[in-house]
Order: sequence, then C-alpha cells, then structure tokens
Amino acid sequence: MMPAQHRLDRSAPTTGAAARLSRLAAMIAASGPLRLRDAAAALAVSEMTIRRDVAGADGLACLGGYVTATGGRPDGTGYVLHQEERAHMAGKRAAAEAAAASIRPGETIFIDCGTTMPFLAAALPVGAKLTVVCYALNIAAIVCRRAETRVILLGGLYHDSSASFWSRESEAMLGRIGLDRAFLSAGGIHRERGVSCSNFHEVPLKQIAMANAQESCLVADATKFERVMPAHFADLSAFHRIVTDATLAASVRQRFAAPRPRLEIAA
Amino acid sequence: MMPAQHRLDRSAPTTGAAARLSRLAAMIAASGPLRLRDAAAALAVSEMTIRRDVAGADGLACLGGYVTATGGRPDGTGYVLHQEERAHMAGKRAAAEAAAASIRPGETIFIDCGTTMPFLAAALPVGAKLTVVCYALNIAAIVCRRAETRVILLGGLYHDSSASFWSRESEAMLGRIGLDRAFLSAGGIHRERGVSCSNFHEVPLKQIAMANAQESCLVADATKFERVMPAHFADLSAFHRIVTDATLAASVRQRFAAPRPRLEIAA
DNA sequence: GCATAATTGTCATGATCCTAACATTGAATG
DNA sequence: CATTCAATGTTAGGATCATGACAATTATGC
Repeated sequence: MMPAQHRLDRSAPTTGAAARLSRLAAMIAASGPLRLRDAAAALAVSEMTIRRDVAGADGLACLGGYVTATGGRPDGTGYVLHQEERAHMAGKRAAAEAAAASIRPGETIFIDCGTTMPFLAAALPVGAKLTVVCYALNIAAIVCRRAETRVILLGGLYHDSSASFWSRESEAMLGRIGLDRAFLSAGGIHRERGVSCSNFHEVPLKQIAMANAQESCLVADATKFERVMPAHFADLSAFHRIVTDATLAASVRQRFAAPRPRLEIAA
Repeated sequence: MMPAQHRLDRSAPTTGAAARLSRLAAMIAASGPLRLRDAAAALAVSEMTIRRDVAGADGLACLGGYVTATGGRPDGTGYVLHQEERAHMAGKRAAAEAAAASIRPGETIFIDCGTTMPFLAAALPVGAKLTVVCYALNIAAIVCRRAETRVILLGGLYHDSSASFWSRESEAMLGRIGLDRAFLSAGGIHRERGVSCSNFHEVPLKQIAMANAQESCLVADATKFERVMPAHFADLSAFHRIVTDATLAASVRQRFAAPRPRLEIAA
C-alpha cells in the first residue's frame, strides 16, 4: 500500500529513478521533446523504465513516442493543452480575423504580443506587401514566413510570460516608425479604469505604437471586458476601434456604445 | 507543368490550404500543440487534410497525433529541414557540440546566425544559467525555451536568407554588451583571404561581437575551408579557435596548423 | 545465507497512429 | 454540358505506441 520512498532524500541523487527524472527534465528543457528510444539509450535503461519514471512524475509525459514537458507554453514546448487556455480560442480568432480584414495592401502595421495576436498575424491578407512591426517571438515566427512582407522585430531582453522582447533601443526604434494601424491586445478593458495588461514592460511599447499610428485598434475576446489588470496603458478614448467577438453580453455592449472607440462585433 | 496559381491573388484568403496553415500556425503559437482531431474539427476538414497540409509546410509537423511547431530540434527526428540544413548535418553538429563543450556556467555568449548555429544552441550545457545574445529568429526560438537563461535578441529588419535581423540600434546595443565568448559561423574560410559570409548585413554584427568578446570561436563544418564568400568580415588571426569536424582533409589541416587560431577537430 | 521487497526487463495484447491507394467532390475550361 | 484536374474524403493495412502481466535481477534486512 505504501509507495516507494522508504529512504531519506539525498541532495544529489546519482542513481535511481529520481536521477533519471532530473536528467530527463534537463534534456527536455535544453532542447525540447525527446524520442523515447533516445531517452532510454541516453540513460542506459529500457523504454519501459522511462515510461514508468515519467508516469510517476509531475510535469513530464510520454506522448506519441516522445517524452515531453507538459504545461503547454506559448512557444510550442509541451503537448498538453489546458482546457482553460483554449476556451476562448474561437473568440480570439473571430475578433482577430475581423480586425485583420480592415488592412489594406502596402500598409505598415504594428502587432502586439499576447495569445490573441497570433490569430491576427495568421489572418493578414496575402499578397498585400505589408510592413509588419512586432516585438514578440511567436508573432515574428508567423509573419516571417510570409512572402512579400517586410518584418521589423523590436529586440531586447526576452520575457517568457508573453514571449516578447524589450529594450530602450526598441522604444527609440519604434518611435521613428510611422504606422498606418496599431493592433493592440489587452487583458482588461474597463469603461472607467481604461485598458490594462499584466506585464509592465509592454506599456511603453504599446503607448509609442498608439502615438505613432493613424488608427489604433484594440483586439480582444469578450471575456476581457469589465476586467482590470495591473498595468494600465491607455484610456478607452485613445482607441479608434475595439474589435471583439459575438459572445459579448448585451449589457456590456450598451455600456460601450460610444462614437469613439467604435465597438465592432465579429460575426 | 504549370503549378496551381492560375488565379490572381485575392487580398484575403478565407479558404484553401494556405489559409488553414496560417490558422494552424496561429493556434499553435497561441496555445501550443494541438491534437490532430481538434485541428481537423476546428478547421472543418478531415485529419487527412491536416496531415497533407502540414506535410507540405515548413515549421510544422504531425507527431504522435499532435500537430506541433518544429524548428528547434536539429536532430532530424520527424522534423522538416530545409535542403541547406540537411547538407553536412553530421559535420555541423559535431563541430557545434564540440564548441559548446567549452562554455562555463554563468557566461555571456554571442551566437551567430546560419545553419550550423542551431546545433550549438541546442547543445548548450543544461542548467548553466547563461546569458545568450543572438540576432537570428531560429536561434532565439531554441534558446528562449531554455529555463534559467537570459536571452537578448538584437532586432531590426528581417532578412529571410539567414533568418536574421539587422538595425543600427542593434549594433549600438551589441556594442554595449560584454561577451565571454562569441561563436561565429562562416561560409568561407581561407588561409590568405580570411573569413567570409554571403550576407553583408551580418558583417558589422559579427565584427562588433568579436571585438567585444574575450574569446572568438569560429564554428564550421569541414566543407567551408578553402572557400571564399562575397562578404569578408575577419582575418583568420582574429579568432582564438576554429572548431570543425573530422572530415577535414589532412592537407588542409597542415595548412591551418598555427598557434592562433587553434584548430580543433571534433571527434 | 536466506527471505523479502523493490526495481527493471521482456513479452503480449489492444489501441492508436501513419501511409498509401482509391473514391468523391467541386471548380475551371472549352 | 462534358471534361479535366486539383483538392478533399474514405478506407484499409502495416507500423508504432501504450498498458498490463509476469519473469529476472538487484538491493535490503534479519
């Protein structure tokens, strides 16, 4: 009935299941998912033992012959998706695609970071010869695949929480770029308390982009309304448009009915 | 003989394989790998169509029933590699891994762009708490997954040929970063005509990195020796080490036998 | 030294995935 | 309207993966 741990924990285990697990975790953190047979060969045990080790561990899983980290980070590490994270996927996509529909060929646009913006990046009109300015790794990864598109990535120190970069030089660079449209995301949209996000380093970049853009467009699924996040970065009136999805409650729509920003509901 | 494109490009592709691929990439960027059946359901097509789409795309792959982002694991297992990257893969990996072995915990290192450097990025010692400076998208994609690693990406305008960025601001930023080691790649290594690459925009960044580093290490497979590319960026004597693979011809080894740079052959 | 228990390896079975081949749909063309 | 071709769906098979049972090995305690 009682499980295995009948020995005291050592501080540095060099043999046994615990040692294998830590080595596995290190290998995966270093270079991504690992083939099960490679893991078995590297640790000089059978695949079955790897499976058993992983089965009794948090944060690791065997899927499709690979041993991989669970927890699904935005860069594609790990296989397991949290239901929570995907719950509003349809809303994000609808809002992002509606927002992207307004883009005209030849424009220079700014794309924010966050989990909504990848959908916008993917929905950019093809063959439109755009110039895209961004500061997130996952956005760049999508946009850089497009033909006929100039991509400017604002670099700097990487922040894992939003897969984005920041530096003083990036602020200066962005300040010199004239934008046709800026597409911003937000974690909170509140009638009185304005628009906010969770990461403070994003604030200056968002603000500079809005200041330099002829049109500022806020893109967010309906769950972001009436919420407030720690980092305030703009008042509602600073936006020309808010694009969201159709699940926005009627009462909220009423409260946000104003000439500016114009509230657009994606079909 | 003529391929598919017999219609003029529309401004917004709402159907077709290209549109599905973009959406898939967005979903994966937003919330990690997807179950194949979920992807099929979300895009209202069969799993077979998802497989076919993904098979004809770079950067995505189907693994174990999931569709996931590739790029980051240069070991070839189930991953799509560009033709260029396939060539001399064993040599590139051997040289890169030998070069990475010299890295000590806590160091600040510069990693160049090119097809050899992803192997080095993947071979960085685990748990070493490094600071990594880079200017290529694919390098950043690998390094940003590592835990306990600070990543600084030098941004700017994207150049597709080497998946790298360049800007004046990046040069300034790099100029202010003190480096323990700079790992450089090259397309040509010639005894008299020095070290060269194909893209001119890489030249200043390489030179600044070398100037700021305590040790400059050239990493290249054996096929790069005795060749000259258009953009000269350094003399041989500017390097402390050259790390290459064991297929280097004996005659060439003799010619490059010098106290500096020290020629190291990976086993 | 022996008995016991934990650990690991091997095998077998069912489930799932991957690929190829063929059928079907739909759009463009004459 | 018929034809043609590309794109997609369906089916089936072999390959691979996942899981449980059991055997072999190693470690531990008396």
